[in-house]
Amino acid sequence: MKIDLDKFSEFEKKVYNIVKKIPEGKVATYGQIAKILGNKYYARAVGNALNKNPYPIIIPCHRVIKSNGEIGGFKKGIHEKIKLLKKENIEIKNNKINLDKYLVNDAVLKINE
DNA sequence: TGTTTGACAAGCA
DNA sequence: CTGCTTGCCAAAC
Repeated sequence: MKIDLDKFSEFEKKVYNIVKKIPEGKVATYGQIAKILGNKYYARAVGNALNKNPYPIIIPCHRVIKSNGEIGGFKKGIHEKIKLLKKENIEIKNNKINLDKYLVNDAVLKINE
């Protein structure tokens, strides 16, 4: 299924494109994505973009978490996000994820097609 | 057009 | 470890 990228701002397009590259069973942090966009301070803006995410399933925004390993938020509810993560065999202890294990490599997200 | 908002991050007490 | 403060940004008001 294709996404109408035209209806989004350039910034949002970039964010969605990167998030779509996060492989199953892996996660990325808002800050990590922000850096790839060029500046770590984009973190908040990234969260904002995902909050307005029109296709929460197509764009795996549940794989985007906070830099300290906490889950963060989710449009459809934090619980739903946790459920999706567990489905991908990602362990969650005390509402936290082991970044050393599940954090995706930056290089993977930088590849654009 | 100026201000507020928010799914963040890092530093400090 | 918990809680508060400051810095920054794109969008929505």
